[in-house]
Amino acid sequence: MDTLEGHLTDFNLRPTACRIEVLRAFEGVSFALSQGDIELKLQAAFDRVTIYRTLKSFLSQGLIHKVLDDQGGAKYALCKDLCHQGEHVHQHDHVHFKCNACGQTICLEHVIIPKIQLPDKFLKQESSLLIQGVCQDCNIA
Amino acid sequence: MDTLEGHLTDFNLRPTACRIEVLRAFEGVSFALSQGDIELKLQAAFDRVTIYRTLKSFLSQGLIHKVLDDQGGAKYALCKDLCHQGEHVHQHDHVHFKCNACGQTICLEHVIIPKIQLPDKFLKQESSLLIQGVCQDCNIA
DNA sequence: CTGTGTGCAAACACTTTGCAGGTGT
DNA sequence: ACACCTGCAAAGTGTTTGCACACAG
Repeated sequence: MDTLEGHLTDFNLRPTACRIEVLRAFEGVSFALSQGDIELKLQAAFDRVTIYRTLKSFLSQGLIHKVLDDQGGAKYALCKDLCHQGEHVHQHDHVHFKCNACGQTICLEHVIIPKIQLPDKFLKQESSLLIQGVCQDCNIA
Repeated sequence: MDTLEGHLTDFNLRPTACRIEVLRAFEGVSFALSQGDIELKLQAAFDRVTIYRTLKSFLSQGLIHKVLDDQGGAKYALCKDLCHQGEHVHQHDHVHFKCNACGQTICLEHVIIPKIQLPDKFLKQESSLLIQGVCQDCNIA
């Protein structure tokens, strides 16, 4: 299914009005959204709390993943197919890029974090890399 | 100078009681501390606010740097000599490691982030890599 | 009908700001 | 003396919890 409702039911989420709206907010957006960003994008007004809870449901069902920006603020982005590849249900070892000009944080789905040589006896489980700089849209010098 | 007071004056910070105590809290600790951690480690009790302001002064003078853990929480760690190398006054492109067992976040001073090939027109300015897993102390299987 | 979602109020954790008084140089 | 530091109170931001009602299956 490629309707919003279908997308929700695919992830075992009841297609409620709020969820459809929140999912729509992510549509066609290439960067990560905070709860506040989402609240502003919604057509109908939904309670802050409901949005938080919606995001939490989306997270636990693997529909979105969380991204922390350089200030530790939480943002969320849709999971692409890449997230569901491999043995693990989920892998988010991809890179996020925060533009210092426009402030947006985007997922660089195809950039993977190279293997890092850790000191002895350190065991890696997950990793996240945030690169800050200027994004393609702002870098029009 | 290698006294705490001397260390402070070296960084143009007046050696007040609170600052000496906070600096002492970082001594001999290999992992990053949050404001709360520091508050607990202090001998004398100082106001929360004063500790925050102390950390802010330390940050602006380059005595410590900020580390964000996997939840976006702020922690702080002493800058080592490595931080002051190179053309920039400060570089923190080193890796931080958060242990999922003991919860501590440590700076891997000597592990450097490999060059990442970014998509066209993306310009990198800074980056931070957080690796989660099990640290050497907890990995005693 | 039953479990889940929603709104509202309130609580919570963390951090910052304003102001009056105290301290280092 | 003067600038800077500190404590207290208060406010600010982002997020979570409790509870009563509403809704989907």
